[in-house]
Amino acid sequence: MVDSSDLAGQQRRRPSGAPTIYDIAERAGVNPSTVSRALNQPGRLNAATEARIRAVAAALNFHANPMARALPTGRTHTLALVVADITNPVVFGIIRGAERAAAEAGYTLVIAESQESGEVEAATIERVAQSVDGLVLATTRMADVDITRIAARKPVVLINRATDGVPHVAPSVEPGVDALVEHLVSLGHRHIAFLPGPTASWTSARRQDALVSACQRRAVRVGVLEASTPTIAGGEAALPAITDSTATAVVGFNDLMAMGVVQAARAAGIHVPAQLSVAGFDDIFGSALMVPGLTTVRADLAQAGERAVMTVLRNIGVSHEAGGEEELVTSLVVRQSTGPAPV
Amino acid sequence: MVDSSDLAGQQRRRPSGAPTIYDIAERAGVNPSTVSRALNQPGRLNAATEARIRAVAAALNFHANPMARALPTGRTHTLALVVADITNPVVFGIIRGAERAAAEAGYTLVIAESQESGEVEAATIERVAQSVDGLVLATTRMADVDITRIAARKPVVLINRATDGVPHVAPSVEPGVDALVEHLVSLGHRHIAFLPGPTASWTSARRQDALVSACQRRAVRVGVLEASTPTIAGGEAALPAITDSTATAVVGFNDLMAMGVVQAARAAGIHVPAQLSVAGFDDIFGSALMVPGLTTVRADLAQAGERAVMTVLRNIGVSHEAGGEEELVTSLVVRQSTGPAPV
DNA sequence: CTGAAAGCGCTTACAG
DNA sequence: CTGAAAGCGCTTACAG
Repeated sequence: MVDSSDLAGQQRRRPSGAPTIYDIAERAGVNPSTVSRALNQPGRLNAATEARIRAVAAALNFHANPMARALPTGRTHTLALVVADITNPVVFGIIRGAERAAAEAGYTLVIAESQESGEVEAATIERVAQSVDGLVLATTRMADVDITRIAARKPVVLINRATDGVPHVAPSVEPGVDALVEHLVSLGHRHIAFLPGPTASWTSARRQDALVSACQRRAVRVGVLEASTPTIAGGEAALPAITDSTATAVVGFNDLMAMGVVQAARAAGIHVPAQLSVAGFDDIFGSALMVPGLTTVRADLAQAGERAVMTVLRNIGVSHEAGGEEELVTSLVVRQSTGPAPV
Repeated sequence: MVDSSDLAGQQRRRPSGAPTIYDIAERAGVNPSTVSRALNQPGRLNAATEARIRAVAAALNFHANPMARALPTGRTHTLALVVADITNPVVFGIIRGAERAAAEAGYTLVIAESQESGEVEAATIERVAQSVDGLVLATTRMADVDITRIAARKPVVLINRATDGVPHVAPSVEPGVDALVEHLVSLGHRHIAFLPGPTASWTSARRQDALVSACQRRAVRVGVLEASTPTIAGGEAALPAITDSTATAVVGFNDLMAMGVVQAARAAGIHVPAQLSVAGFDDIFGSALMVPGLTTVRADLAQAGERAVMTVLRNIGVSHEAGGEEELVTSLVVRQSTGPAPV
């Protein structure tokens, strides 16, 4: 069942069983320290020596033990991506991009889910922080002070959130929101409502601000409804408030809420978009699938994840890439959930 | 920018900065080895000594350095979950359950994505394998030999796949498939088609077998279409083949393919379910959202992920839980994509 | 019950 | 250019 049988007889030597730099040193006739140099500092050794050592290492299929390497250097070559909820479709893209950027730099990405409240999240992070070189915090619910505290110990980059002194990457909402409002106005809408997510949400606040100012710029009436849970259920629950307002179009904080509005509207016999236009944010999987397809403001989250990892890497001192300076933007995806305002 | 400034003067002592067992030993007036015992083997020491040490450790907010601990023990307290494609909605549930079970045992879960072909996957695993205590392989495309080879080095558990000598967890398809066929037959369908996923897919083969035998048991005609990509596009591409057959109901290898069939049917003016009933597998996010809602056979994937991790843990020798022996099953979710067979 | 020592597999000043 | 030594922070036989 367990592998304690095969080498059981001999005094527990070499727990791992994998070849070490000592094996290579022996076969290559050099000191272990020389092996270490050959493998980590190309060009620092006599070319012939280095080549010989590399050949032996390759023959033995040697891979340096990451733990052993981490002890003296303090570098684990591991990054943490912390998300509140893995099932939130928004994090998919982030994971994708972060994974890609990390792998490219030879880093391993640990994805930690913090489920609960900000406190539990802080504890989770505390646990994982000690074994990584840096962290990317996405969809975090932590308080600013907690973020600042952990950022003082390890390089941290935030996604879609800002805290003083901590670098962050957040696609700018303005372009997409502006296009959305323009789209609605051209359809004849003169009163738009915003359905906010959690009041503590940095992202919700930014989206709301962008929407309000885009409407004001066009002298279109804009109302802000009562905040709700950023889920399908949260959107469903908001329908009465929406119909109570006289808005002809409602913009949900995210696609999930917008989906909830659409579903509740259907159940209530309100036709979307004939009687009510609905739009959301994020363009998650499912937004294109539902009927009517959801009009939404999307961002390249994979790129955000990638960018965030590259930034941590740079702050760690593993700066390969020079680029990454173009601004990340949002754009509008028009589908069938928005249409001409009812007359 | 980097933290090389603060302690720059003194010869680089304590790269980490975090308290060590030596700090605790000093403050508690004991030997470091005693600290180690107090913290790892409760009850082995004089109660007063242990209490004193624990108090100091708590006061210093001490957390053992995982790397340092891993070196002598060979235990990293980390598990890897390897998936081919993170954006595949099916893996969501698996991640969820695996994460939960790992966290509960104090283990960290590393999620590795292997994107490409089986070869790249094998390389990815090779890299990550050395720093984990065990692996869970889900949605893997690796060849049996590769699986066997890695399983020889570390405890491995497969999800939805079987290989000789390697433990696996796979919800049994029969109950759900049987209910699906019963459902279709009761709607008057007498000719059902199965749209397979990749020919190499273990899961697709099992689903096909279950469907075929459930149909034969009821003396209902069943046809197997040509295999296709397990994506929405793959389902769309299969529409001609479906209409060419005289089947009145088609069962896709997974929900994505079924969604593709539904969309292509709509585009072709074929009404679902009036003219064609469509069903899938997995009940992914989006299946309930699309119109018509997708009838599908679902399994508790979170439970599968949880079970898989518990099994690795047991094989590692961290067996807490005794349970986990009830069989995992599938069940039918009826929505609007299936209806009476056209007359 | 606890101390002293050796060792896990690396890296990196320090010599030569 | 390369060797010998010390050390990263733990664990664990071995003594006493």
